[in-house]
Amino acid sequence: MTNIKDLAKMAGVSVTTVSRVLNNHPYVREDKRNAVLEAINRSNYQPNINAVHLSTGKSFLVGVVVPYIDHPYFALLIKGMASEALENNYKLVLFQTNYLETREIEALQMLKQKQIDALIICSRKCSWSTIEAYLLYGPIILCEDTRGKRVSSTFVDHYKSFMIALEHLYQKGHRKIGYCIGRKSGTNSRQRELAFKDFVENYHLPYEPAYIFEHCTHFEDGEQVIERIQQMSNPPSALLVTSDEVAAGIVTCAQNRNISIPGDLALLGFNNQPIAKMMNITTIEIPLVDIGRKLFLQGINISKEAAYQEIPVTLIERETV
Amino acid sequence: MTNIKDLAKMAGVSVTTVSRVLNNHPYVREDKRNAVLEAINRSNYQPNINAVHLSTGKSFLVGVVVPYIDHPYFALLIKGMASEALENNYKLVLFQTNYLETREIEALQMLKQKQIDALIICSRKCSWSTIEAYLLYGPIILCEDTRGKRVSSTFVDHYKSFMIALEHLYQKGHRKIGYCIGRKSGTNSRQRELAFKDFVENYHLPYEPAYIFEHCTHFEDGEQVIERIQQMSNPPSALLVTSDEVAAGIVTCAQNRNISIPGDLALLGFNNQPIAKMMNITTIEIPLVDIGRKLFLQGINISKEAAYQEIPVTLIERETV
DNA sequence: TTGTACGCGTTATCAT
DNA sequence: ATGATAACGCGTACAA
Repeated sequence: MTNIKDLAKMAGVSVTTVSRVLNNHPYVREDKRNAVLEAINRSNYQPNINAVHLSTGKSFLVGVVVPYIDHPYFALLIKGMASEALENNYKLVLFQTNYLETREIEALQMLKQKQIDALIICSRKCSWSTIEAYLLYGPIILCEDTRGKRVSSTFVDHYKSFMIALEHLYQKGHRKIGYCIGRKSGTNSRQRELAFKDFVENYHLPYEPAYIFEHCTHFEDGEQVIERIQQMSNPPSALLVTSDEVAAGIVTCAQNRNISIPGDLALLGFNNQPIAKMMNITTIEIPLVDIGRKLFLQGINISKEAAYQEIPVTLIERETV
Repeated sequence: MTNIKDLAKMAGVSVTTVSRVLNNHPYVREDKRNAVLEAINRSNYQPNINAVHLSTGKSFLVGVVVPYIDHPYFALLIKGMASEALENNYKLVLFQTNYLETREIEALQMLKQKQIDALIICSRKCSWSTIEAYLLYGPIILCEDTRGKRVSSTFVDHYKSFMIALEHLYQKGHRKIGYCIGRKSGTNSRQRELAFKDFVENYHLPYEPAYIFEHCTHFEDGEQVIERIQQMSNPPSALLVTSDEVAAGIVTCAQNRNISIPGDLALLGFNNQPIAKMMNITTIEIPLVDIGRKLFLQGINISKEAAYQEIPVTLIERETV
């Protein structure tokens, strides 16, 4: 493999000059520049990126922490980040954690080791203090409300949006409301739980733990939701479903069992994924791809101050409520 | 940031000794080892990975080229690769290409620049000769039949599996058979097209181009398939659908329009994704996660010879044929 | 068993 | 405008 030393020799100049033309620096005479350029062509030279990284201390790599990638929510976030990464000549390094803290720490370590320039954590298991300890090694961006903390974030106010959804259901006459969620822990989930509790309290509705369905992440999880509802003596009349994917699964399963939607069960999804449009699912639109883009941009932004971008959501009325 | 030089000074040894304990090499006396270990603790030392990479010429990074990540087919492949990467202490660098050749070449370039140790191409736009030119810079693994070429691959014989599926439909009495596919170009798609043509020829069936539906990748694409079928005067009685996701979309849309499955239209999906099980879709099982694992392993395997792993598929009969 | 010294390929500093 | 040369941080012959 030819390196800049070889090029210098071939072009009859110094390595400095080679480096200058390579990086489009000024102060190099036209003829010398051409000589270098020609040497590059003749030699099919490729810079050794690792040497560049060592020398510059930058890697143009941004880490992305997600629990799973085969999940539309995260896939859409990544899609947004990937496209923005491309724009800015960065690459994405993927950390699929399955919510294992050790793997999250691995990602944090890579930041510390300078193998990545920034780390975007889309969802996490680890505590806030764990993250805090790594803050001095590089930008860490979160996809949750971090106002008051010294970290940038792009997020939706899940308390607020859950409340909007719940109020909508209430206005439509529903009093027995439940919700489906991926996992109960997690910052965003706790926000939603809080909203739910406040809601039932405000409207003097009973708080019914059986109306909360955990482990709802994929389409096929809709089946168990329907099954459990069918076994209830006093089932909910409406469900908030934190992913349209799951809502679609519920709709499908309900159809097979002659459960009328929204007659027997009203459904309000989240994200406004394409599947929601096709299946006419009422939903809260969350621009995930756009959030992904913004997260990435925050990651490579060198401003010292933490920025908090709240993304507004909108209710899209269709036919499942 | 402290480096091994500092550690050496602190521990009163040479950098070599420090490097030895860092990399668990033999030939270092216990007391010196402890001295180094203690220095590491006191200093919260972190190795600069980029320096390691430059020195060793390895990066423990493997590139993955996919057209889209928000697609279950690729998401499942990546899932498999990610888990195997974790096992082996590698990280994945994602290239989302949207089937743009320039982006594929970028990935190839990173291999040439040694920023990644290997490149796995899950699906491509670029020509074989383009890839061939980069073969000398590191392992390139493909997810398509490469027998006869000097590249390793893990693949399913799409000709064969398409034929299995077609024969099954034929045995069930179908004579007007069509199929849905993501894109018509691409090695795998052409294999399937070939199978389809051979099939209709063997059984003296008419070749009906209108029975081939392109751009079928997501759940919601099922809608347009149904729409087009409904407009046909002589519609197909059975469809091969190269993704269960799409098959599920077709089923859902068909239900809404009172089209009986399999009565009016038989459906045979591919992959055996969880959604297929839930919706009772007859399908060809393709172990995508497993294929992802094997692709990754081939990437980091240093054997000089190309290996070709054909993955067998199995027909799973359910209720849509 | 240990340490010196050099190589990895590039960028940056500074003198010319 | 140009070129030595010193970092960058680590691994590793080779000598001791």
